[in-house]
Amino acid sequence: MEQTEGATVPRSLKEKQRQEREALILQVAEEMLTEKGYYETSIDEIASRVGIAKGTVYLHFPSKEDLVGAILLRDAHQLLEKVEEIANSKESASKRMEAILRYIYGKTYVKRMRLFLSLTNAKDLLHQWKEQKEQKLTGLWERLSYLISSLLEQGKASGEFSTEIPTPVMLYTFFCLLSPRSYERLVVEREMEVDELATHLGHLYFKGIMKR
Amino acid sequence: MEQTEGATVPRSLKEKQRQEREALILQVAEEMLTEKGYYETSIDEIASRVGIAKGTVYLHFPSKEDLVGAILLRDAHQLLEKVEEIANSKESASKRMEAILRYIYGKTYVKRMRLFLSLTNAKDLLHQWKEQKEQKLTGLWERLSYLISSLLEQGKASGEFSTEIPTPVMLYTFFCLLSPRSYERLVVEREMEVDELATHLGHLYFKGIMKR
Amino acid sequence: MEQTEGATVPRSLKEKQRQEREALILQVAEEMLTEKGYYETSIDEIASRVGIAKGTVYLHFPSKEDLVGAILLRDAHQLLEKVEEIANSKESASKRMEAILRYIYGKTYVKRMRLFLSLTNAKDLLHQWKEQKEQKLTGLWERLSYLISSLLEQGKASGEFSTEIPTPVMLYTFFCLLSPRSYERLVVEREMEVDELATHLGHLYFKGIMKR
Amino acid sequence: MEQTEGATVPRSLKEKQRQEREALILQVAEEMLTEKGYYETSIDEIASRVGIAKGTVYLHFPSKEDLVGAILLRDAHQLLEKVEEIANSKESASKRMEAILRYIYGKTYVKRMRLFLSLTNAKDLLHQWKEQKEQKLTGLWERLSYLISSLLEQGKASGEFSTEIPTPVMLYTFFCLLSPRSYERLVVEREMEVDELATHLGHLYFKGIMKR
DNA sequence: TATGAATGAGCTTTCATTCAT
DNA sequence: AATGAATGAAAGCTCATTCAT
Repeated sequence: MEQTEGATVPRSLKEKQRQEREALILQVAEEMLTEKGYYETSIDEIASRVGIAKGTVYLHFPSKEDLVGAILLRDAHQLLEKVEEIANSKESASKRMEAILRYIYGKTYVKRMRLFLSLTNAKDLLHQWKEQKEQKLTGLWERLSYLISSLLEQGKASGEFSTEIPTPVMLYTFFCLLSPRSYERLVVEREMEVDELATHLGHLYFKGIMKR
Repeated sequence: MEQTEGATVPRSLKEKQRQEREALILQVAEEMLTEKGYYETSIDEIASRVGIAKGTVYLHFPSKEDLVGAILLRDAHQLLEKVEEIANSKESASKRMEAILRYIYGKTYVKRMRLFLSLTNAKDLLHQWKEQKEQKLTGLWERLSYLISSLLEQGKASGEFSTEIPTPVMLYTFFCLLSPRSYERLVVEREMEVDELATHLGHLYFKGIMKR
Repeated sequence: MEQTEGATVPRSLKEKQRQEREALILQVAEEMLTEKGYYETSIDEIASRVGIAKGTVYLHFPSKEDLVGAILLRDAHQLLEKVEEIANSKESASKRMEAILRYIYGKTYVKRMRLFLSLTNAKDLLHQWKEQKEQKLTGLWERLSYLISSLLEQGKASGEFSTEIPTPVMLYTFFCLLSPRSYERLVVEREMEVDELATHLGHLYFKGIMKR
Repeated sequence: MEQTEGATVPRSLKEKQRQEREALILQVAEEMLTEKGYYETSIDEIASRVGIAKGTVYLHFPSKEDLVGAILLRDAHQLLEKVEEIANSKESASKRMEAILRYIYGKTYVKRMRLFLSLTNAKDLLHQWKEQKEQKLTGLWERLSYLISSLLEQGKASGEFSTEIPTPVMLYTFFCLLSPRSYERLVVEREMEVDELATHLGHLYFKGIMKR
């Protein structure tokens, strides 16, 4: 038993280091992709910012595309987890929607959303990759859409939200609020507090979709 | 005088041809950039689709970046012109806002907005360019912002719009509505009519910003 | 008519230059491949030996594999042409065989044969390529085999060659004589004259396959 | 003494294991090199096929080149041993030559010869290595040449072989018979039995070099 | 003026080799 | 002694840009 542990610990140490490094690569890569986009981000620079050699990146991810895919997948997972948690809480539909809005509105998720938009904009980027990994990604995305749509419909059923506006439009508008360029204009250039912005957006959106 | 004309007319003919070709390059390039993104679009292919040689493109635009800049500039001009026209018409603030919303919501401008977002996402892309051309672009953008902000404030003054929501937030939300990925999900995948969408968005947005 | 010529000449000049350069690339590449093999030969070095830039090579051949394919194809064509000429001449079968032997035994063809062997040894090298270009190459090779087999069977029919040895074995042995490493040991290291060697080989081979 | 033994036996056990592993590496590497060529064969894959770590290969062979060198050396040794045995037997020169021909014609040696040709084709491959290891290899090769040349000259002296053809040419032709590509065409594609082929080749070759 | 052949910097990816564990 | 993660040189290939014609 001790021996088992003795064998396990070193392995898990190495494994831990490996995972830490992988997380670091993902983080650095995400930052750079967010800052500069897919084509302006070279594996070379990612590696040197992480402080490792180019080849080492390839020990973790078989290609640049896979690296990007891993980032998107990880981000989507994290988002979905949180949204699921909120959606399952026992608040009114509008409260839960607002909580999701606030969560998504952290700087992190706005950046990630921008990354996602910029990457999927280049349609061919994820070309071959689409057939494997994007199934997962699309799946996650659809689950997210489903969760929020459900919430909106619960709100309609409970009389909180207007039944005049189709749920897909509400959903669309909800995601629209994340449009990142505009976000920057307000938050970065005009130095509006993120919290303040979220409050205003909430008002605006919910007033828009509320019944009457 | 004859000579002058003789010299001028051919010159202006040439000049006209030149401008037509330049317009054609811009149009083709815009289509390709919209479809495939900046890095997937090669000068070579632009030229061959236009039916000219690669070098000829460089007679019109000193670099790929400048070509892109010219597109953005032209698009911004066209948009601004139309928005100015609407803003100066003698309707109520909310009517004028709605007209602008509908105008911007044509497929053309959604595409252009997407192009704009995808290009400006890569901050460094327009790097050196920023110092020259983007001044103009930024100028146009600020004029546009100014026009719409004015409109919103006219609406506040006339009691049409809520004074609780800061004008910049209203402005932001207004541009957010254009977020192109979501647009596609609704219009392309779910086959919702653009007009129907614009109506719903109008309701949602204006209900959100209307007083009471 | 003059005009037509006027138009044709510049085009053919450019085209001539282009073909000359292409021929030069092929020649240099063949030399290097012969000397150093496929993997030791870099496009960069081929280009710099030709005195052009790397990219220029790619204007002529879309990939390294295609460059190699073009070399093999060209060589095979040249060989086949000459062999066809000899095979169609009005000599006895053994005379024609001998003429082919002597022709193939020039330094050029021994080297080319070595190149061919070394390339086809790496089975996967010509992988995708096989499905397109190698059809041609295989076709040429089979035509060559066919020509020589015919000649051998004519010799058998005329009573010149032994009917005891199957034609395919004769064919095989004939090509075996070209085995390049051994060639070098004799010709390069021991300084035997190519002509003398060809004579001896002829004796040996023909004595071997002659009737009685 | 016990201690010595105690020390020696484990050492020799270890040593035996070590040698067994080395032999296994050589065997696996030879197979892969024969199948796929030098550049298509990676140390990584050799190691994993043997079931050891990449680094362990380097405990046995300081470089990939040295590994290849060891293979060639081992093969040459084995061949030379057998040929020496045959050459020293008390048969007629032609009988001994035929025995060697048959021995060399096993699938094993044809493959090895192909490997040898493909490797030595790349002159620079064995570059630095030549100055050390290849001396041995060349030595072995020359010993082989010497043995066969002696045999041929014994045959000439005994009146079995023609004196008209220089011994080096006979030697060359003898090795030529191994040209592996042609071999494959006959044995693999046309399904000729190896034994049958060896018989025909023997006839052809010996008829060719026999007196009268 | 218009051309398109030529350029070469820069990218992704591979893999022999090293070395800390 | 054995491992395998880390390295980084080197390769094939692309494409914005230049310039002789």
